[in-house]
Amino acid sequence: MQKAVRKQQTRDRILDAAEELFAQRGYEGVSVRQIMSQAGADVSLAYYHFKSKRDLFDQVMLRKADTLNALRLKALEAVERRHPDDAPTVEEIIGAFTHPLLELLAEDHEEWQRYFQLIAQINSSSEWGGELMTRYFDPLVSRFIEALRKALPGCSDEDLYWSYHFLSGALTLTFAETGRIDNLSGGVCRSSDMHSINERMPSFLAAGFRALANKSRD
Amino acid sequence: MQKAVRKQQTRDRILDAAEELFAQRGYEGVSVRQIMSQAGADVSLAYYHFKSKRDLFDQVMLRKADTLNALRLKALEAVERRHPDDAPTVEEIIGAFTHPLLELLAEDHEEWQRYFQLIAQINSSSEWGGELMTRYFDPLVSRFIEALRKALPGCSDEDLYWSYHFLSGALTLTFAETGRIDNLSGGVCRSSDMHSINERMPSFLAAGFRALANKSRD
DNA sequence: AAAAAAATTCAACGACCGTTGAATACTAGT
DNA sequence: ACTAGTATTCAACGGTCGTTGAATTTTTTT
Repeated sequence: MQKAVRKQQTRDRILDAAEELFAQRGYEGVSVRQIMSQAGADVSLAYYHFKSKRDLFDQVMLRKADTLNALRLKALEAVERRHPDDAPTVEEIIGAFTHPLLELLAEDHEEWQRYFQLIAQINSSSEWGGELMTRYFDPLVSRFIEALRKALPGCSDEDLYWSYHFLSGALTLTFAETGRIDNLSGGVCRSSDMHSINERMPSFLAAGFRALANKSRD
Repeated sequence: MQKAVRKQQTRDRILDAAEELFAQRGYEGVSVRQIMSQAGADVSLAYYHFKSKRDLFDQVMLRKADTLNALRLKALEAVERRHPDDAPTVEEIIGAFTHPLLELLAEDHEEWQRYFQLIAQINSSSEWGGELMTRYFDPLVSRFIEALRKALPGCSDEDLYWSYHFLSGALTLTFAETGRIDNLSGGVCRSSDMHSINERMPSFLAAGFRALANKSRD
């Protein structure tokens, strides 16, 4: 089966090129011709491997969603296994949500940063986000919220969902590494400084969760 | 000067149409022809009132940035005037950052939601965001961070900037009203429920700021 | 009412868009 | 070597893109 291997290689080259360009310029900002040029292949080959431009985009998103979801689930289960009797802390659960991102970035920064940029664009778009995010990420998110509910007894569902929503915004913007904080801070902070992020984000967000949970209980 | 009025009317109709379509489908997702069709005017008229498509987009952003910035500055100064001797609380400062958004949405929801969607898209794009956000919003943001520094004595600059960065992510996603939370929560929470947001966001974020500031002081 | 200026329309430019069908090169099993 | 099927290229379709210059209508000034 040499053929299938080669086909897979080309398919992946197309997906790589598409991922990079979509992340940089958005879905509408990139043409199939540009993608195939970067992939070093003929335009029409895109339509041999994929149904349409939209399908190509979906496959770009799908390819890495499974990897990410699996890693996150594993991290959450590991945390829960470490607490057979009591509930894990909020920090631990949020850590299980963010640490996989850091691991993947450590493995191949360029590759995964692109993907996170893509997610950030999808997530803050009213048109696209709904369907894609709901289909591929929300199921796992519900699992995390369940865990958070146990870690925050007495916290209302509303507070839980809003807290996660704030988390989601902070997280997607941060991991997209847009460089916004570099400009604003005049160089004091760097978007790519994952160590600083890892030190701060879980604490920041856990404190937020607890603040709403405490209000809930009144 | 009836003419100038009329010119302004047409210009504004074009800006309105552009704002709505750009917010819905992004810069590249909309053609000048579609904008002018929605504005009920000829295509080439766009190039009489604006230099280019890109210029049109910039003017859409600029038009409301001043209003928003002025309102936010006024709110911050009011808070500071209420504390002639001591420093305002973190909640009060964050409130001065978010309340103007709520006021504007209360005045004309459709109009301003569109604008916030636009900001959300810009903010999470690596290509565009840098220049536009830095030019039109960062100066005022620096002013707010200065106020926060006084409210959190001993907090390091790094923690301050990162905290604001998390705030920025949560805020832009929330006010873009993407509907993500509606799907995720199965109807328990609604994107457009500004009362719920106003009750929760400042508490959540202020707790985050304090968590990092307390760590700072060790 | 005539002239000047501003606002709007008309027609078109070359370039690129997403997509397709048929022709060709390559590889697999026989 | 022959065949079947897979992967890739070639050439083109109608349509839309951003943009422009000249003609025309509408308003302001004289």
